[in-house]
Amino acid sequence: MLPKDWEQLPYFLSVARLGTLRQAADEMGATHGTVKRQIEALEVAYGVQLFRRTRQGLQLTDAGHNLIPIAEEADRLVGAARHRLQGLDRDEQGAIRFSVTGTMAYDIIAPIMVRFFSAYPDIDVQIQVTDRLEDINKLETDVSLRYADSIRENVVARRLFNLTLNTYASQTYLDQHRSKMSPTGKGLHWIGFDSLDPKPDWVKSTDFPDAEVRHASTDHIYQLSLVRRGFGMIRTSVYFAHLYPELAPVPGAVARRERPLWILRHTELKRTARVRRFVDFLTDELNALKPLLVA
Amino acid sequence: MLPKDWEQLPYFLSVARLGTLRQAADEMGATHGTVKRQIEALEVAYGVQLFRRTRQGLQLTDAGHNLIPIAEEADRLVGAARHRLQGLDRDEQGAIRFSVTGTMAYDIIAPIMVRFFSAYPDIDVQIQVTDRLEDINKLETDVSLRYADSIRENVVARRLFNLTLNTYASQTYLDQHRSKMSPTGKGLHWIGFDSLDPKPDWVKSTDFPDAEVRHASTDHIYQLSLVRRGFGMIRTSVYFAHLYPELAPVPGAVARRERPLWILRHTELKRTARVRRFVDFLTDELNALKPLLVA
DNA sequence: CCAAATTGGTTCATAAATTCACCACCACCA
DNA sequence: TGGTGGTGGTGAATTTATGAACCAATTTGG
Repeated sequence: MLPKDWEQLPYFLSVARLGTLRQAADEMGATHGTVKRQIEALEVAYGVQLFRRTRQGLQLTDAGHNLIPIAEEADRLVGAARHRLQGLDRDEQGAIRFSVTGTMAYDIIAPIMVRFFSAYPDIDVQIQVTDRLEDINKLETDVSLRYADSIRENVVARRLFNLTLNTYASQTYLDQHRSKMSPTGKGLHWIGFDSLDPKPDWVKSTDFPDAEVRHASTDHIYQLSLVRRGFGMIRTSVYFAHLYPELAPVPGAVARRERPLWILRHTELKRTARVRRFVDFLTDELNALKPLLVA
Repeated sequence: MLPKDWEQLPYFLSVARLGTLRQAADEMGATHGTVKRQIEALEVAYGVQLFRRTRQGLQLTDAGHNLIPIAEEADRLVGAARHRLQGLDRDEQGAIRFSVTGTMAYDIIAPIMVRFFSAYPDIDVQIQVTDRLEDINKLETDVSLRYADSIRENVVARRLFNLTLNTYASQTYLDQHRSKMSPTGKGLHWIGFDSLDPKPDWVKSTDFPDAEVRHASTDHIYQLSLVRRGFGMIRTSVYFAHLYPELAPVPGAVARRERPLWILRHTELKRTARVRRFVDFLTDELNALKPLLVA
């Protein structure tokens, strides 16, 4: 028996915004009796009172106030879905919307964009830097850069080349831990991703399966910042080792070519000429960087 | 008459995940007839066929596939709401969840965290780097670092000090544009935020109201990357000028102390002792950086 | 090669949710 | 001071959606 609160959330939002059952009912195309029951059902489901009832209307409680941002974000998403699937957002012009992960944005894409802007001053590119919600972003952007084994979605995908990764730590970290480390990684520290599970599965398939996992973050640039400052080790592109001289490969680690880089073109967009010019430029620039990315 | 698709989306998700009406019905606690009608209603509402019906089940169409990421994200949000309001996430232990913007995370917070980890090896801090969705994050984190004029939410807020900002560009950019710039900024380029509006309001209140606005991104670190590579100018913390020697203040710009930095503690959490230790540490470290942040 | 267990589609008695009209209360204003 | 129009709350009548049984067709497994 799965969630039931979905259908009640828009009622909640409407009441929260308009302040009275009747106005909300009017907006929702229902009667105030219906709205009342929906709100009550939501309060029962959550076990918390969301509104204070007064003669002047319904006023949010603290608990209700906590729900607002989540509900509004969900509302935004559902609206985006509607908007998208009804094909209402096919604007013919405007900036090219380009989504890219933080990992690539700052040190790889930014300098490329500077060159692009001087080569094509009349084409504007709006960058969205995002790690999460990549797939959602797909719906809001024209082009995106992806690092993945394969592309499932139905898009025009241009495959570039496989990136080479290796395991790096700062020189100071290695100096401190060289004596007490084992060949399988005992005494060393990986920096984790989402979970705080002390031994996630991915550790076993690395070169250092016995290393400890500490301090999780999903943000790769942040992980890299920690490593550069002397905390733990991370598997990352060899490009960053070129960029940051304080990084050194961990002894015993092996550089391997892993997943490829993709340029994805979404939507059946009209502004094809400009997008194609941008994608071509991007492809050329990334291919020029290839020696540093696969070395 | 507002949205009706809310209640249908979980049915859609369930069918998409499980592949058949009956399995979805089982998961949703309904019958396959009901699920069928919900899916049909959604398809009518959107005017698009979401599934291809086969004898082996329902298979996503391209349009349906587009809807998946949005629906899943909305599902995640609704789940978070439930989880939160039911008070199920008051775990007494586990990592301290700390949210911070990308602007601060990489160059300011990361080195602080490295010192914190060595000072308190038994306290784990899980960082969430996020610019958008700050308010949502509020519900999922224990502590967050914020840069804002005032704090509206009902949280324990510790105010640190006002940051000093100035307008910077790369030295090469300044050399190229020095001849053709006017004191009011004509001939120079701001890097914009969300909108591509050629003359947003905020430009008028800067030191260079006549500068052009080009190439928007909401990501401050990406903006900074552009500027460091020689494209345009940006108003940012004086700290980054210390950090990146290629940045130089734009002639005619004035350094000003602007909004303050806040450390926010959310939720009525039990793990108060550890959180307090972390907040105190963070406060001390940031105060130690104060000379570089307000100089 | 055929029975068993799938699948989506259909129907209709029944259960559930909605509407509607009315109530008590309060604020505002002539 | 007595309407007037607003509020939330309530219960019976009505509309709506649901569930269960059945169907045709296909796949699966012995």
